[in-house]
Amino acid sequence: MVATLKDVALRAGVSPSAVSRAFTDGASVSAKMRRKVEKAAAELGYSPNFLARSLTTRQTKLIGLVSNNFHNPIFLEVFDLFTRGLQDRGLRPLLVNLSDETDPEHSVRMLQQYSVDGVIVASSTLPPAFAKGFRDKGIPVVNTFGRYASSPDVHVVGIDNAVAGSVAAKTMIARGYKRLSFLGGPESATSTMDRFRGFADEIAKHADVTCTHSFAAAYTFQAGRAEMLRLLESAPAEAYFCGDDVLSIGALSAIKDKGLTVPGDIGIIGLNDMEMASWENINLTTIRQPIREIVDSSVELMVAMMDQP
Amino acid sequence: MVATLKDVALRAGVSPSAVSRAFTDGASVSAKMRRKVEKAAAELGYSPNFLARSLTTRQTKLIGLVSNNFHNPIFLEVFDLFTRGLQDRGLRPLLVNLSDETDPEHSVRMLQQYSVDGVIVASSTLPPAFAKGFRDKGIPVVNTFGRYASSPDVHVVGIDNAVAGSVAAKTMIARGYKRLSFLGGPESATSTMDRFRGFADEIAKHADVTCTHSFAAAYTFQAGRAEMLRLLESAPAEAYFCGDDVLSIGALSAIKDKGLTVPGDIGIIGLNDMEMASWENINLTTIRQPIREIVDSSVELMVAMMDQP
DNA sequence: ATTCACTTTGCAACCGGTTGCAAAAGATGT
DNA sequence: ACATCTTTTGCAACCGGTTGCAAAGTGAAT
Repeated sequence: MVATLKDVALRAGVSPSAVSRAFTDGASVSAKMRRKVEKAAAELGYSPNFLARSLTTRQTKLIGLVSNNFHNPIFLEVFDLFTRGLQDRGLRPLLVNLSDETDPEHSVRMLQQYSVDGVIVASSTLPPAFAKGFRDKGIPVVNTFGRYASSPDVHVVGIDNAVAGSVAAKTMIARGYKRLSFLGGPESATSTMDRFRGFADEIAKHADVTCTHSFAAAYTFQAGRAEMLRLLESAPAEAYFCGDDVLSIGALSAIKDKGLTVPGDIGIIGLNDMEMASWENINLTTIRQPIREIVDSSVELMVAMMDQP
Repeated sequence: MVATLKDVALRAGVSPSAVSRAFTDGASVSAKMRRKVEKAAAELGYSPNFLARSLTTRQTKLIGLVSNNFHNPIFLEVFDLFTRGLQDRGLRPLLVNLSDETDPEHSVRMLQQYSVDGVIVASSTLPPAFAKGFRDKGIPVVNTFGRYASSPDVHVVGIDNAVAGSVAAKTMIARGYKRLSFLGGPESATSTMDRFRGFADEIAKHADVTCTHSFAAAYTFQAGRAEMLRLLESAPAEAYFCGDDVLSIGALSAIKDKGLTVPGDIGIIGLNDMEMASWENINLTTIRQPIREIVDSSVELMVAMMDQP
């Protein structure tokens, strides 16, 4: 059906190796030969089969992009940046949706079967051990939005969540709030726990400031809203640091429902600065997470690992 | 490095073909042989290389998933559904971000080089000719959210946008609005044009109802907001049908800024019913687009085309 | 014209699998 | 025990490319 290297070789009257070389840059080919081959190739509409090539070159240019976060709008920005960053470098993202029911081990195996050159795990809610599974199979892996560790199993790119928590606390304290609270994502998320730790540690330095905390069931609008509605039943804090923008927006909505205002009655700080946070009818105060830099660094790191394992 | 079929064959003391058959279901292998092979494979941690296999089977199970819409939150839902739908059927999405600067032809070529089994073009803003490029190369293609045509070039899955427009018009008229307007996405999007046509055609049936229209620069919050702010400068209509939820939310924000209320002063109907539309602090009236059904059908259609080309 | 160094080309083996075909092994019937 | 039919197995060729190596070609220098 579709033209192969041999067809081109035949048509151009040269050996298959010559054709192969004409399509490999850096290979030893004369200008005349290259012209001949390119002419024949153009006539047949030939372009080399990347997968067949990968068999010998051992490079597929495929990168597994694994995430389990398909309900947080920030991840659309993340996917946008990742896909562009990867394709700008000639890499192709193989997207894996690690939703609850799918077995993580299965993904590791599958990506291995597709001979991906590397894997990017973009998630702060997956267990750190997951990313390690790839490393153990010799596949370069970057855990974007993962947790920093002093003796890390895999490369991690992301913000220092503890510092983010302390920034939130400092900001609130500077504005005179005394009764602060942390409204986190799921307790299993490393990001939430680190943010809480930084937040609480900072507050501990101030004798006159109190800190309470609670956790939403997920990084979602409804979870944030539900938790804030619950909190408003009893005496709420003066200001809340929410683990994430989408939680914050849920919280904002709950507060508004009760006839209270932000920042009039209650203060709210989010985290991420997703596009939506600046929408005029949401208008959330938030700590910016430098998504672009994080994604770009992740891609850079991946490329570096591929170049020298 | 990693174990190959030959290694397993050697270890199990059988021929390579036997190993291959043990891993191909439906192949002729005795139970005893299968056990022997599986034991050796387990010891070596072997699993077959999918890409090498594809060379002879001519099936990669890779599906190109092409989109240019990475700024509309509805597409996060779309990607979620697509990735799950595909992986439930053993297919793998190769994600292509067709942002403005990238050459469409290049994507066609690239996906061909990766021998994808099919391509899903998920966009209503890409020119219909783009999807056709794949068909011309013999690659099964589905254009999700594409425009219906009586003599279609490619398979299209989506709602009837004209009907959606007329539903919007009927609803508004039934509520007693007389001066209606359409606030569309970019004029180049087939979805916007079809929605407008259905909307205008319906209104034309009612002598006492008027219809104006204008177009935002893109399917984005800011574009919708900017356009509505402009419209509010002069005499606005009584009710607007917006081409899309995210435009609607932009419009809502503009209206609120001017101190007007929805639906008190101005009526707004969106289209999509994305998750966010039901958030209590947005609370948008919208026409639901059955995303799940559309995506599932697209995947089904793709599978059917792969089974019998 | 010959030598030598360097570039270009083709041969053949290989990457990791699959598969048509014929031989070997088992099952069945008498 | 034998003939016959069915299942299982191995051989070898192939999928679409790449690459080490040696042979062929080119150009400059002698």
